[in-house]
Order: sequence, then structure tokens, then C-alpha cells
Amino acid sequence: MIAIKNKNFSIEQICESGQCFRMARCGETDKYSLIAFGKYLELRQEGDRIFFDCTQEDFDNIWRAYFDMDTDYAGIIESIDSVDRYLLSAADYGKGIRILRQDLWEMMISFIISQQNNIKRIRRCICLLCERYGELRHTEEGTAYYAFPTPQALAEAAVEDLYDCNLGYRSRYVQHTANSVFHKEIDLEALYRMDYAAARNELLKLYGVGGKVADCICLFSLHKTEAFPVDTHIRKALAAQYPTGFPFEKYADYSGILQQYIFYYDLRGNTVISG
DNA sequence: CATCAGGCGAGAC
DNA sequence: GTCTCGCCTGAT
Repeated sequence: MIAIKNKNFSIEQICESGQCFRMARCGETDKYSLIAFGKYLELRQEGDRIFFDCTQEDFDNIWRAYFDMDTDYAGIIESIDSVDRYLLSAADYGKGIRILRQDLWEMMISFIISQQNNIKRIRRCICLLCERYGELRHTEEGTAYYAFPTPQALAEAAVEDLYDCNLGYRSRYVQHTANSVFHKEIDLEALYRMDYAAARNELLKLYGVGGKVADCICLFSLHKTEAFPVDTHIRKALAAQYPTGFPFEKYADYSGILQQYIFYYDLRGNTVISG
């Protein structure tokens, strides 16, 4: 068990912020589970202390970077223009959110599925994909879980079987992109070395990946924090709060982090959460 | 019943 | 380059 203290870390907010579809609360307990990079992790929180049920080795090699533990989120929030009351409120509301560093391939497929879709169904689609095409694994304690499917597994899946995973018209996007990755028509390693503009441009070549999805992939896996995904929620929020335009120039290289505060505030703020 | 979810590709112009 | 339209499915 690894214990870390951090005031800008909320497991609940990270889970609900909609960037990771394989993190969930364990029933009615205070524990959360997460499957990422082929590993299963349980974690829980007491105030500003977070407890990771893993070895020091896994924490250092995987989870420290995954949860972006070395970025100063308090400093980012402090940099917000003091006259921008809306952004200050949004950031205060979602101050425990972190921009995760997730697997690139998994984010490609996850955000292709996310288009014109709702979070509940996205989770269900991904769960089905993992159960049918991912490798079954067990923790040392015996907990069973499925790894995310490999590019080969999804490339070899029939489109009609992907339809059965409830993907709808996105099935052919997933199939096509899986083939592009499996046959190395796109070099995933090279994407990490590119800057934001180049990486985004490369991602746009994938069938089923447009501007919004490319920005989500850039932000949530390549950690290009200048990427600012604009979806229907953000579009409405910006129109209402920033009639003359969002001040990107003030937050040039981390506006994507602020996007997450706005998105989460719009999604959860001032609403009753059901289910 | 219609509308809308974290949009995108295809075709028209 | 910009605009419009159709698209799986389920929640509201």
C-alpha cells in the first residue's frame, strides 16, 4: 500500500470527469478500481490522502505518471485571471481533477466510440470489447479482469461482431483504425515525439477520428495540455460564458486542463447526480 | 413522439 | 475550404 498526500486529487472527480472509462467505484464502498496498462489497481481516499493498493515499483513505474502526480495543479488554478469568476468557480469545483496519461491505443478506440454517445453507453461498449477481445487476467489476490484488446484482436474482429458490442455506426471506424494500427500505417511511438500540431494532424488521418476526438487523444494520452477538445457541452458553455471568445492566449500551454474544469462543471455542477 | 448524447465521413458547391 | 446530411442506440 502506497500513501500519497495531495490536495488537488479527487478519485471521485477523476472517475466522473469522463476521461477514463475503465475506472469505477467498487459497489457502495469507498474503494475505486481501475484497469490500465494491463494492470488492475484499487485505490481509496481519506481527505487529501490517497492510498494505492500496489507495490512501490508499480507506483513509481506506472501510477505516478498515470495520475500526473508531479504536475502542480494548485499553481495552475492560481494562475487563473482573478476577474474570470466563471473559470475560478469551475476550477474550484473540479480542483481534484487530473489529466491522466493513458494508453494511446486505448484512447484512440475509446474516443472514437465516444462520439455522439453518452458516457454510460461508452463504458458499456468498452466493457463489452474488453470482455470479448481482451485478455483475461487475475491479480495475485485472485481478482479477475480483462485487459484492453490489442490492435490485432480488434483488427481481426468482424464488423458485425463489433456491432454486437453495441458500437453502432462506430463499428467500422473501430475496425478500420485497428487495422491501421495493426498494419503500422500509423507509428504510435513516433506520435509521442511529435508536438501537438503534428500529432493532431497525424491522428486526423485515421478513419473515424476528427478534430474533437484527435484533441481528446492528444490531451488524455499524449498529455498535450494545449489541446482543447470542443464538444457540444464546451461549445454551449463557451458561447454562454465567453461571447467574445475564450482567452486561450492567457493559458496557452495548458488550456486543455481548464477545458476539463469547464466540462466537469457543466456536466456535474449544480445538478443532482442520479444512478 | 422528438431530441440529443464528449462527431464524423461523404458529397455538394 | 465550408455546409449539410445521415447515422446506431438508449435516455429523457
